[in-house]
Amino acid sequence: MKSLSKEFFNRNTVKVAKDLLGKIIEYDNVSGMIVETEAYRGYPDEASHAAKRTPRSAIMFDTHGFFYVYFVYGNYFCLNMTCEDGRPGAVLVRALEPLTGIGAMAKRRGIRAGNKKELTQKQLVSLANGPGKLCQALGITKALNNTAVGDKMKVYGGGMKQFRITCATRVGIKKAVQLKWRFYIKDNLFVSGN
DNA sequence: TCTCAGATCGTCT
DNA sequence: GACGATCTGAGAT
Repeated sequence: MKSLSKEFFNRNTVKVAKDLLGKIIEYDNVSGMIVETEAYRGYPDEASHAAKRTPRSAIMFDTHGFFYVYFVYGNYFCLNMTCEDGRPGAVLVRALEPLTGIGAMAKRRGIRAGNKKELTQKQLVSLANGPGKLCQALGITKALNNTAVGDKMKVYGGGMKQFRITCATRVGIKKAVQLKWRFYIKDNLFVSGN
């Protein structure tokens, strides 16, 4: 399966975030479907790495169609894909639905099947239902940072399904949480078109 | 040198 | 559901 073209990412970041839902990520013999994304488009989203150019975040200002992987809280990595020329932007992949290589994912995540030797539905969901979790499950590290989409990791088209999309491009995560918007945008389809 | 973080997990209520 | 501990590295000063 051919990976998404670089031009797919050279569009409005919010649109890319929306279109990434339902796409398949394949890396290191495991794969999963993207079920939650978050768009970051720089100022005025003050909580975004794209709000300010630093050596780390420069990739969001200079490229589209590249992976931006950063380390957070001393424990976890977060996977982003850079977007649109002309302004800083990236889409954070927040959750995956595991498809293949589930055993490998469970091993990496330290999740063990019970007596029935099969993961429960709850365990299956918890494999990659968070930005840090999915990186752990797929074995994503900074080695993927600054590589082109399709180079080491493939992202290709799956059927579009209706999934939750969160986007804090207007107010930033911190303010969104302060204003309790996070709740709202998690339970409803919320897309800022700015 | 210091602060704090786009998360996760375990514990407590 | 709320809250604290985790503990490395990027960015600020």
